[in-house]
Amino acid sequence: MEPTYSSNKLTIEDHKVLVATDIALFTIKDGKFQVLLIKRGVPPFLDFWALPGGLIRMDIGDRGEEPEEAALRELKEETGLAKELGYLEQLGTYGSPNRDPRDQRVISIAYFGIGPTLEDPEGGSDASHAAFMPVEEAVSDQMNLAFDHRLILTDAVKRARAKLEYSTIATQFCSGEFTISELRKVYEIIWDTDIDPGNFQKKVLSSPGFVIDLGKNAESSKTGGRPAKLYSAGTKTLLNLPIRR
Amino acid sequence: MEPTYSSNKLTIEDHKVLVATDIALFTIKDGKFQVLLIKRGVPPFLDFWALPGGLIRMDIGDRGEEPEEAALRELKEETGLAKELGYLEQLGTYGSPNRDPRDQRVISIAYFGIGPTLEDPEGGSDASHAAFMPVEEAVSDQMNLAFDHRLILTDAVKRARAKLEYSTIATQFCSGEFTISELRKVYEIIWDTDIDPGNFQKKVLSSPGFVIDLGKNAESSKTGGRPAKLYSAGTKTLLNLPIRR
DNA sequence: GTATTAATTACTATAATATATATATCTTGT
DNA sequence: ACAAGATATATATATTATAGTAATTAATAC
Repeated sequence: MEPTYSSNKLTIEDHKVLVATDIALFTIKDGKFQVLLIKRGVPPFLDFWALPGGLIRMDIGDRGEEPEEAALRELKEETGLAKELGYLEQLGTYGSPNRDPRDQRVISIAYFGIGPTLEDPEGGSDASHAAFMPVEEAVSDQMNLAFDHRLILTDAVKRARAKLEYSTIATQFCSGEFTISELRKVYEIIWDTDIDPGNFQKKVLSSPGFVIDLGKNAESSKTGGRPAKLYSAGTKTLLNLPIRR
Repeated sequence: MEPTYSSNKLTIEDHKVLVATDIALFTIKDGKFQVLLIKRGVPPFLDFWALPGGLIRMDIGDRGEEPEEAALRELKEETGLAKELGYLEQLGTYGSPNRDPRDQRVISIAYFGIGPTLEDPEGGSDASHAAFMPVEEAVSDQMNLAFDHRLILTDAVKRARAKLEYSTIATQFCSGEFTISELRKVYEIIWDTDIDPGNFQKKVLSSPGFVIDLGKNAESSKTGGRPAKLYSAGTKTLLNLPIRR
């Protein structure tokens, strides 16, 4: 049930907390699974890498922003990335009492996003820098992310790896027109496994709604080989038969 | 990135919001897929059915409760159900600016839970009644749930139906010892489909970690038939091969 | 032309699923 | 006690899906 505004000796104001959003935005760049991070330009965690994000503003609209709206606004302010994302969904809310070292309790609604190869990010607002970083590096023991962002990031990576199996989100890592090989490489890079080209081809093409045949070929590469057909992302979001790891 | 405490003309206090939790707790009772609801004893939405839930308290522990802790506490206060749940996970956070009709903006962290046949709920705290209601009835057009609880509930139902496929949560709808038939009925009831007994049996028994053979039989029913073997829930949470709808 | 490369297609063995059928073991009725 | 019916469980077979391997196609490089 929803709240009644009563509790021991605390007023309603005492029960209010700050609500932030954070976003784990993934892409594939230079053949690597990468995540967008910013370098904090303000304390706490000054100069630490962190996920882009910030407080939901209450001075936008009648009663403040939609959480998703806030996530996209902060993304733009801190990294300059304003193009429409290929995918965005809520990941989860992180609300442990001690996740923010300051006096205030702050809970964060985290989002999981995918962008195709995006324009180069640049720091802004409270971020001194912004850059894509290989996921492997970002979650390594050497890297100390701000707040509980390592936890959020590892959860987001799990989500990405799981969603490849039963959804068509892999297409969102590709540009508008792509080959089956490019799509296969998305799986290979994110799962860090080899996938049989022939079987993958058959599976993708036999999954209705996964990809759309554009009826034309990709430019042939300098290195030789039969030119690949071009496809675009299909309309279905869920696969009948999963792609197995 | 996490918040800096600055924005146009608003103070930090102006950016704070109330945070509640709500829980969609499912069970199977009388052969039906049911959800635990309470009848609100306080405005707004006085006398409306709603999901159990309430504000995260800040006067518990050093810096207030864990969100999950708050969800379980409110569950107990409002419905009297205090036994350990079979399953609990975060469903998502609902934070649209207008989801609460009052002056205050309130966001809610929603949970998805499963209980085996539980003790009978009884109203308490801000709830005048508490009862299990068939899901079909709870999401029907005739039923007006408080706040955005219809949305939360339909999302939770989708989550339940999806999780049956690739996880072992179906066992959590059963009591400690159950037969394969009882497990099959969980699927049939929640999916509202018929499932072939032979195939289901083979599939479940060939999924390592799904169920544990207790080496004894269930009491034979009055209606005759070979007595079924008894099983308990296995240790694995995810299935290698999904159960298909 | 030939060699090389990569995409695509084809074939085969294995595994999984669906369907059908048979068996086991209980209850009920006679 | 026995037959008939009910339910759980086991087996057999056909269909479909997956995995592994090989062959074919269409380009580049020389």
